[in-house]
Amino acid sequence: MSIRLTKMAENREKLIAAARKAFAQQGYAAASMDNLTAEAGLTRGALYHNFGDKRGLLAAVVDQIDSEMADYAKSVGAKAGNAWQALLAEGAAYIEKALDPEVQRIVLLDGPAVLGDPSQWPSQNRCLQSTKATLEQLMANGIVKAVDPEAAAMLLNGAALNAALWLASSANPQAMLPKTLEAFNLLASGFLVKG
Amino acid sequence: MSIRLTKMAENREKLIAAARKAFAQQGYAAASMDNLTAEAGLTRGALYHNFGDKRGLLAAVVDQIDSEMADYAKSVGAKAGNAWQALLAEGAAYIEKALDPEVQRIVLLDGPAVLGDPSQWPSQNRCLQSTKATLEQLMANGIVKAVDPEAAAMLLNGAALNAALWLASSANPQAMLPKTLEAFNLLASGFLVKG
DNA sequence: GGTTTAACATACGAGGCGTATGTAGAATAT
DNA sequence: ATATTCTACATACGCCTCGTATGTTAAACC
Repeated sequence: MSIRLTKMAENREKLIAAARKAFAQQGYAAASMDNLTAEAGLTRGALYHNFGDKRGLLAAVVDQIDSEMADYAKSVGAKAGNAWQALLAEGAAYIEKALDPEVQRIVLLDGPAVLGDPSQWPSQNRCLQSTKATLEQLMANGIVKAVDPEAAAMLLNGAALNAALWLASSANPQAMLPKTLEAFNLLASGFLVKG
Repeated sequence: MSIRLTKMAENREKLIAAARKAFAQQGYAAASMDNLTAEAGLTRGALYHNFGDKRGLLAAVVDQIDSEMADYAKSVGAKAGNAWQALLAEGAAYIEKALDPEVQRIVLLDGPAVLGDPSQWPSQNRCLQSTKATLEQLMANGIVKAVDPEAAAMLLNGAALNAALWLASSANPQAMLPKTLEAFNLLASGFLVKG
């Protein structure tokens, strides 16, 4: 790769890292682009050239975090004994990851407000497609009832992410986590052919 | 009531109405307080005196819309044949109401980003408490399995609101609505003792 | 080695929020 | 009834931030 492209890639990564920290700590609206670019050793010129505007930078940050979440959930699901257990494990993984304040602030709160509904994001779509694929397999095997797989996947993912948001703002998240996971698993079992 | 208090109440209502329109049309961040107060025939002075800051105004608007939703859901639930049907009907009512672009933008997108997790809002708490109460009754009657009622209520409400967000940004919301409601009802049935 | 190109920096303008101060009219007391 | 106080709201000011338009330096290419 040419020198210019590598340097540009490095600067992009610097900016995303600085933005990720700033957005997490102060929130999207309160984060100053002058400050976060300075922290990365650059100026707003680099930012606008690479990402177009503030929204574009947030989109890049969201995409990075969201991809990390998807990868983690997939790896957790792969360790499960069967497909149904994998589905539940992925849901639990989402809840667990979404307890991170950084994920909360950037992906669950500012992301939707600035970028619109998460189901439209490229990375979130991958999560949805993954869950959808697992559900379709479970339906084909007669384990899960026949429903619209996309709607079902959306409901499960939405419930998991919302649960994390609720948990995080509860008095004692760690104490509530087991009960929440239990309720989530029970809810998901509504899709099973035999309860 | 004194003349001053009545005029003040009228102005508060004017400002909330103007803000509701502005926030719905342009979003919270893009809405100018100079413009929306001028549209109400007032200035920013009235706004800061009544609501403290921009956040306070959003909180008032969110509270109004959220209360309307809670009232509607309750009235729909009251018409149902039994408690379980009431629970499902309330969920459907939430999904239906949340399809309104005004509700989407203000309550589901900007609200959480600016005011934090909805479960902490006074009005949203009432919704949650209502669902929770219904669930507790269903548990006492042996219709619903014993789980943490608060977590269960949160999961149901969260799934419903998220479903509306997803529906609204889908290609054909009206066509997807029945399938979504079907999936939602199936999901909720996971809480039933006998499937 | 000269020219072009593009990545980034610098400079500028517009607009918005929050606060500090000003004002008019209602409430209260004598 | 009148004077005073109080308060709901208006006006004025300053600071900050974003986006763009222009400048500059270094890599890429002929």
